[in-house]
Amino acid sequence: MRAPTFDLTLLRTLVAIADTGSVTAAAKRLAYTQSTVSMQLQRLEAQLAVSLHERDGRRLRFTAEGERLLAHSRRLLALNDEAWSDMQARQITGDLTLGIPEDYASLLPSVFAYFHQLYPAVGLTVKCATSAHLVEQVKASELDLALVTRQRNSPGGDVIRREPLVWAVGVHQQPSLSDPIPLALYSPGADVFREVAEQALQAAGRDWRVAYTSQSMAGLAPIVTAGLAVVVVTRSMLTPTLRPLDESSGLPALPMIELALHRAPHRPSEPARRLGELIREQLAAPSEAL
Amino acid sequence: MRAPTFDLTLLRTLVAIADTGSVTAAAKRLAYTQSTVSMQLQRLEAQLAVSLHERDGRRLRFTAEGERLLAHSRRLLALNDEAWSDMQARQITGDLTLGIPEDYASLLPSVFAYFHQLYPAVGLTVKCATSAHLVEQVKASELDLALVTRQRNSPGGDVIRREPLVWAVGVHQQPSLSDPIPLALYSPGADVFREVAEQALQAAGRDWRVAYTSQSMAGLAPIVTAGLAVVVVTRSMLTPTLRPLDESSGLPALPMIELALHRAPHRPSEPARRLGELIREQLAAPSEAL
DNA sequence: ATCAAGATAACGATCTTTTATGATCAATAT
DNA sequence: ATATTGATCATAAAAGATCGTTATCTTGAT
Repeated sequence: MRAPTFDLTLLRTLVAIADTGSVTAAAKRLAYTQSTVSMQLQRLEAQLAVSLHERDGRRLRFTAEGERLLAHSRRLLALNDEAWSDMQARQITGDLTLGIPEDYASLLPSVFAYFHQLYPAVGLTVKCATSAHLVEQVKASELDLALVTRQRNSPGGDVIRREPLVWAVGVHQQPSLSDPIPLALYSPGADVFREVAEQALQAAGRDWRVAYTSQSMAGLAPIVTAGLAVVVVTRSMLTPTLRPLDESSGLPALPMIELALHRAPHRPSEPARRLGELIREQLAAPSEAL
Repeated sequence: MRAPTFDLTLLRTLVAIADTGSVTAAAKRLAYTQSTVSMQLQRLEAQLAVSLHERDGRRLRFTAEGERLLAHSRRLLALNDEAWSDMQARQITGDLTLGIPEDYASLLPSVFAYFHQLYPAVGLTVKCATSAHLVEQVKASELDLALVTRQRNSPGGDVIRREPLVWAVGVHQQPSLSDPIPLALYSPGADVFREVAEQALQAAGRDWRVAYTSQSMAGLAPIVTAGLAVVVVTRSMLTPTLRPLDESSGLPALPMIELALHRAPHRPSEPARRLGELIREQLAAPSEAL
């Protein structure tokens, strides 16, 4: 009992007919002639020796068999499209450099893994620097893409996600929050965090002092963990060793920051385009990090 | 970015090439010409703009892309075949009568459910009678199929499954197993069970008496549950209220019985063929009933 | 050198799409 | 109600593309 094979083209028009509700509309959508679609439907019915549709008046209705075939068709076409785009993706080759501030690195490993699975032939390089630095490098085409916290003075780029900033301290610490507030600052977003924090404190009439500074979060970690100062991070950067402080701490609320994706000025290479798409998709939903 | 559709025919030959390891062998298997298969492979490569195979010497090897497409192909074809046979199955209509001994009914509900899912347009009637009776009815074409315990005196039919017979008593009872053994008998297999039991006892030099008889297990259940007698059932017929007795009970071992499927003498209708197949498939594996 | 397998070319048949036309049905006007 | 209009769908005929076959050529292994 050898099973004949479906013509996926015909199944695609079947789905189009179902989606649009009419033969002519389906024809338009598929860039076929009306008569072609009409005959394709007939062909399908002839091959299966089943009537898939019937019309009462002008309305087209699918029979039970039609509905069933429709379901099969959707599954088959989904698998087909997936297979096809996988085969295409594997053909995409090239090299690609992405810039990110060091502390966003923790956000992206799963994206990188997925990207490599989809496009195994693409060589991906990641460079870390401050946001301001990265923006300049992208403009100079030294990077294909850069994912940065949006700079006030360097607009452009697509906003991928907005994220709340939070005050945080070591998880077991109860820092003294009397003025002046001891701040631990680092410069991931080229001091965007710092700017924002100082503005918020000033607006609230609070006093502060910069207790510690470092180029990276890693350098600051011991100080913060020890409870010697509070730090400003995005919510998705919170680690198990960091405890966020809510408004009951008395510290002023902080604004949202924007993650922006910058692209090199020239037309993006195919790999760059794909990674950009992927980052947008994957990062669009606000992460529910602890 | 609209994804083109695969030609499942080409994928089928790709699989055939992979299975057979050569173009000519695949051609033979698919009833194509060698050149056709050769060109189909080329067509596939042209459509994807990928080379799927390479040969070193005479040996044909798939590239990484080829292997990948092969995997996709198998999935797609499996789905295709499933969809196709489902569409065909739904077209099968008719009526169909199956005979079974009453006590096998418990074995088949899942088969009936599955059958109805596969062939919703088939009307299935089930008739219960003793095995001997059923065999005659099938021969007289009053039934399409009969699933019976094989009769010594009426051979024929396909053996679907062998199953052990066991002695059983009420689950909480400790019956007196001194001679004469009190037997509770019913006649599901037209007394095959009785015959077998008495032969086994006689061969073991034991004495017995027929304490209770009934036409059905249901009639016997209270007596057995009460511990007034032992009964002989197949292992798959054991219910939670029945406790099997092993050899430590002192009762002689019982032979296997055979479940046989009889078909009406005329050429079976399509529904009958299908149900027969399904019963064979589903009942082939010995059930691990409690 | 010979044999078997794969590739290629040319031809033919089949299948598919299109253009053109006719039929059917709903809606609006008379 | 009846007729007219507009639109959708079905069908016929013809052009066109595709696919499979036969026949031939190339290539690699024994």
